Amino acid sequence: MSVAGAPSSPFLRTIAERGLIHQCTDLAALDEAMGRGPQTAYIGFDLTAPSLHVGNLVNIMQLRRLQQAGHRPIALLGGGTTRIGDPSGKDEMRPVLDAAAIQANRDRIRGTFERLLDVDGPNGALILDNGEWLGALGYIDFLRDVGRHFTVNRLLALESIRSRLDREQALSFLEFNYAVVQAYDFVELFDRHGCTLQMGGSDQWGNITMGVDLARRMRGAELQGLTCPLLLTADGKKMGKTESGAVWLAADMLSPYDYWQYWRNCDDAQVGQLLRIFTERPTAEIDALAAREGRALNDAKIVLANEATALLHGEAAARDAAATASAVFAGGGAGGGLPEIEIPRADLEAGVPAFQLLVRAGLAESGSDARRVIAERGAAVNGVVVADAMTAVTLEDVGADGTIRLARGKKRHALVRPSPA
RNA sequence: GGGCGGAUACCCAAGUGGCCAAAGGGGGCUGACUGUAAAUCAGCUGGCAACGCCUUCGGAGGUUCGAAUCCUUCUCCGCCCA
Repeated sequence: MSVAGAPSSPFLRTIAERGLIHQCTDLAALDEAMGRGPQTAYIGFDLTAPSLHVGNLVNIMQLRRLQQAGHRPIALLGGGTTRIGDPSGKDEMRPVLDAAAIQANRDRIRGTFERLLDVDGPNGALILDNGEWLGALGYIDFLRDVGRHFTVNRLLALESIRSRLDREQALSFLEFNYAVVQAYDFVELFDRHGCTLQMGGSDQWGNITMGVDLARRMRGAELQGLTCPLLLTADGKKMGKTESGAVWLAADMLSPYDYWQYWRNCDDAQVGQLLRIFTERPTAEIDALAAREGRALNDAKIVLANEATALLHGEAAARDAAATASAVFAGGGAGGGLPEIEIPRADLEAGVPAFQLLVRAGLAESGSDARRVIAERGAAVNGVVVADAMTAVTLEDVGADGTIRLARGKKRHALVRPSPA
């Protein structure tokens, strides 16, 4: 840690401006190197799920900005490390995925990087899988060549490990090795691609410095580590969770409309920070947007939602989501972004009890859940509150657009369309 | 290998023979107030075409009119000793 003044290299200046510098091994040296010429830097990504989520998006944006500043980004997919499991920030051991599941996740997630990073050109992004080299390691050789450089004393001091032990939670030997293996990744990327910087969230600081130290011992190289602050919601929780789970980046796991809504509904206190991190608008404009007060701040949230959605899902999807949102919330309308389900025409002819329709439309988890919501007067058909769970919904409820609008609460809507047959 | 302590609903955590679909907290859902925010307040939060019925307190057996609670056994986990 050093440097009181602002960094001078374009990349560091940009991320400093956006509040994305937390810790650095040697900021002055890094700034100097990045000002001198193109560098190669990497961030590692877990493959524990079939999609990344907004928590990871901070890191992806970091790689984007790195690339925009003329450097080469490496997205390192943890095909090998996910088989071990990073104990950081976890209370207990997680079930370890098998190799096939990890590969399937990797193949899906690769696409996200291909969309958000430029893989061509002189500083085209590299998307690598550490399974490539980790899988080939021999245990004894690895212990002798790499393990010798680590003291258990040092490993025990790692936050991720110490917290587990302090809380008397189990820590398997497998997980205990995670930091060692990740440190080795850095050396491997240095050897293969001349990578000199590892970035990540602040929870990765311990793992990153282990890699820096290992490279110094094994190669005599001075590598750098740089972390960004862990993003928390206004009330101090980890960002990226909603009522329905994680905020996935994959469109088939979270629709662009819901993704748009996620940003639209952020805390007032966070609008500025989120705009700085997740959009590429100039900071002066962001400052102006974030300075708004009261309901005027909603416009800033819309900018955030539009930008973030366009970045991930494209301009068209963002426009569609925005149009749907204004139709749903302003008028009693609908829009293309809402989930739509088909119900056989014959069922509607006979009449479907309202509580069942809610379940079939995915707006309620069970019949009981649906009945509860109806009893609480929280369900509506075509904007009219459903008074009784057994109220039959029929073809007569189909509107001019050929659908029935169902709502659970104020924010969850779906369209029911009679199937042609 | 030995000793001890655990396993309860989404999570944490009470309950140690009937009043238990199971306290309390968190989370979540709905409503009021609002700005699709926050805070606050109120209700709800196993399932079922439902004033009743069914399934759940790690698994399998057993005791009992009756078991989350008692016994046996198995699995998994933690701590300590070797």
